[in-house]
Amino acid sequence: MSERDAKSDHILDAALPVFVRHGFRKASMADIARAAGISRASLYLSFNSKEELFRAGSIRAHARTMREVEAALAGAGDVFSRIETAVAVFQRELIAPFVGSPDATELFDANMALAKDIMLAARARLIALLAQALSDAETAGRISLGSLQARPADVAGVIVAAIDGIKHAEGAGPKFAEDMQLFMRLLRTAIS
Amino acid sequence: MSERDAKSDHILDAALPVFVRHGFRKASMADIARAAGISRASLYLSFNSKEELFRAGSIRAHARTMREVEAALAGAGDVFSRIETAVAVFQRELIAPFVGSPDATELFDANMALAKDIMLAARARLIALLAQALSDAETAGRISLGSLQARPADVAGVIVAAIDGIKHAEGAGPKFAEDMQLFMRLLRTAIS
DNA sequence: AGACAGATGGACTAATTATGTCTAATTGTC
DNA sequence: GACAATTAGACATAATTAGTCCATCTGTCT
Repeated sequence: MSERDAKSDHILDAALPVFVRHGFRKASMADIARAAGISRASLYLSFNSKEELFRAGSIRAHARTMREVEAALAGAGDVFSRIETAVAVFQRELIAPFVGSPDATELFDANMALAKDIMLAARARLIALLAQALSDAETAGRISLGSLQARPADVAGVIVAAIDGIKHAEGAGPKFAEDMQLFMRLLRTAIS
Repeated sequence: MSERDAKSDHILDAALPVFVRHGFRKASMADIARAAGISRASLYLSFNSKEELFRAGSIRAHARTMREVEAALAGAGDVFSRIETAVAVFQRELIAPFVGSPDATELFDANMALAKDIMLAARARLIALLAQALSDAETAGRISLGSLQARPADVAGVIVAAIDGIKHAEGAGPKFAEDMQLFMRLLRTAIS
């Protein structure tokens, strides 16, 4: 990793909690510089604008989360528990921060405006990873999608859609995990 | 309670978390109005300025906390555990919110500038309440301050000073409770 | 119905704050 | 000393905010 990237990463690591805490608008460049322990002028040496910094932060957050998702899917347990863990990671890192307070909502809007492509790419990637996990499990004979008349990608799409739906219904409350577990039991029962 | 007071209380209950979360400066009147579910114009029907609203909020927070402190001191257990609970309440409600983030520090500064008298009065009240509890316990023969050559008010003053000292040393971390408990054991051993 | 009081959205000004740029000075490194 | 990175600070401009005002609306009381 170059010196420049290390510096940028350090800034983004400091900036992300500030954005999550205050939203995009209320997180000033001065706040972020203070959190990173550098001057405001230095911030502009690494990023040309607040929007560019935010976008880089979104990219970093998504990349880090997707690495964790991959690790979860490569971990131990049957395909259902691995998917459950992966989905929980995705929700905790990339959905929960945008639910609850007015600032969180504002942050979500900012992300839609400035980094929609990043979010959509990560979502597509998640579907692809889940589909691959399901496909592998089917090849290994551990699950059967025949009775559903669905391809792995279709099932993966439904899982991700369910995350959105449950989030929309339950917000960030504790019922999210509950509902998600119910959904996973449903899935397990259907295709085991 | 008058209609006017009920409205004001409702606003303050909504405003306090906003101040705690964002500090004084970053908590806008629009944020507070939104949190209270009223219009910004209505906010100015109850409070003439942001500073007046903040001061009223500080008064309310201190009053509520002192009621809890009194309840703790009137509760069950020996004088040490009651004092320990009372001190914990005071710390959780009136000290912890001002420690940690930069916003919390800014909030503390605002409170010093706009409601220093409220804070000092509450602190004096806490000392008086602790002194009364110690005095009652001594009258009942449960503790003895003779070996310390100190009056109840002196001991109460040291306890409150210890809160400040430990807070200053440990911030808002989990070590605060630990250190406070150690201090209480020390007190218990000395005057039981 | 009509009078009345409180609430609201919107417009408005003045003051404050934020963004982004620039420069001169400072620091640490080769 | 040369060099690159960092910094504080000043700066212009854009965006927010506090506080005020008003026309309008809503619910209540008579």
